Amino acid sequence: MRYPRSVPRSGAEARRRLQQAALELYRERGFDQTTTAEIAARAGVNERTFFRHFPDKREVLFDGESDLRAALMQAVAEAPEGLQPLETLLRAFRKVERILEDNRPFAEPRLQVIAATPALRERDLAKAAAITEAVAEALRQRGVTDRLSGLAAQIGWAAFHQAIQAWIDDPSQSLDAHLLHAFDDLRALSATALPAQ
Amino acid sequence: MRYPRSVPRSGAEARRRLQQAALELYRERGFDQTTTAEIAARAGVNERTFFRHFPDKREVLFDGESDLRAALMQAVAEAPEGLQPLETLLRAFRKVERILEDNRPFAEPRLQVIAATPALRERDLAKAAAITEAVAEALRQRGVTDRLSGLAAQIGWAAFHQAIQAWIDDPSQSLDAHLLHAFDDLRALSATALPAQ
DNA sequence: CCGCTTAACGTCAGTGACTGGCGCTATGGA
DNA sequence: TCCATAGCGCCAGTCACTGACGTTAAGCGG
Repeated sequence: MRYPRSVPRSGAEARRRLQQAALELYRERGFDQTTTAEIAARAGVNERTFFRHFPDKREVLFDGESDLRAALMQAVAEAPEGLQPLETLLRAFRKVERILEDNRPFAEPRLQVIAATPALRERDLAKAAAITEAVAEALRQRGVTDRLSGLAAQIGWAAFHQAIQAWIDDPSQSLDAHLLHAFDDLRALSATALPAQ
Repeated sequence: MRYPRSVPRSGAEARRRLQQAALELYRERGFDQTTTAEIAARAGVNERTFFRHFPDKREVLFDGESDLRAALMQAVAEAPEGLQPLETLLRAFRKVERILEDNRPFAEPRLQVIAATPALRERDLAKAAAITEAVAEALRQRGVTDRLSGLAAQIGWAAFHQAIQAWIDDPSQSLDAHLLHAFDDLRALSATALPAQ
């Protein structure tokens, strides 16, 4: 059996083709109805190659997560001193907005598939948890208490996530506007009243 | 082949035995190193029966989730009117503490296994997301805005979850004390400063 | 220009989670 | 007493994922 010459063996090339093929097939037939063999076939590679690039069938849609996490940690670390935790986070989120905005054509169908597939939602939640944990660690290195760092990271991420969702649903506003709006909501929630005792 | 008479065919009985066997095996060999056939064997049933009671290998550890969700939704619905969202949630969480406290002997090793197994952590996060979504819906039925309900539910759950973790790590304090402490932290976070613009 | 190393891939065989189908049997009424 | 049904055992099959080994192409020193 001869090896096809048409497909370049560059590595990163096949990886991108696999991601593209997976997203297309997940949208066409649904995640559960597409096999890894089909993804590989559309990408012009062997099924085994799929698992050399991605540890499982879900991970193929979660590639940029480590970039976003790294960018967020750096943004938190570089924030000016003296800021309160949630102030720090808002600044950090605003700094990484570009990463999402540049990826919008890819991010939109991707989020659609994830929302429609329980298995992918689970993975998405796991990625979010990993990011918030990293953000919490970055806060700790700025001197934020162990107790507060975790809570602050989760609260901030919740607002960021809500902003992203609103931005997907309503593209007429910028992600930045949605983000500021979400932090307004945060303020509204805590400003009114937090029970004493 | 005769059917064994020793195992009662009650249904709920086999279900409990499967949960017990799964928890034991996950602790002894780890989640990835135990097969569903082994769980079924220890429970004295066929592997097929395992999948009649639980949709997959993870779900066997997440049985009480629907009870907790239902109790939380009811507690939110029954809270007195005029309370702010986070006030409502604190009252609701305090009402369902007993469910967790009564289950502590089972919950402790369970959480240990979950924390040590990525696949189980994913499922745990999914369950938490389902609960927060239900809580958000309960808040909406009390008239809380769409925008605020989701954020409030996530913030409240984050505090509740932190309280549970602290309670597992430090049983000398009651879960209620940990919960109040966590909401204190919430207050500390938002009292200091939320960035205006 | 030639051999050599190595990265990326193909192929094969195997494990294990999960499903559908079918037959059995005990149990609780009619 | 009969019978519908729930709960289970058994079998065959699909598919995600893995380990081992062979194959090809590209870079690199000679």
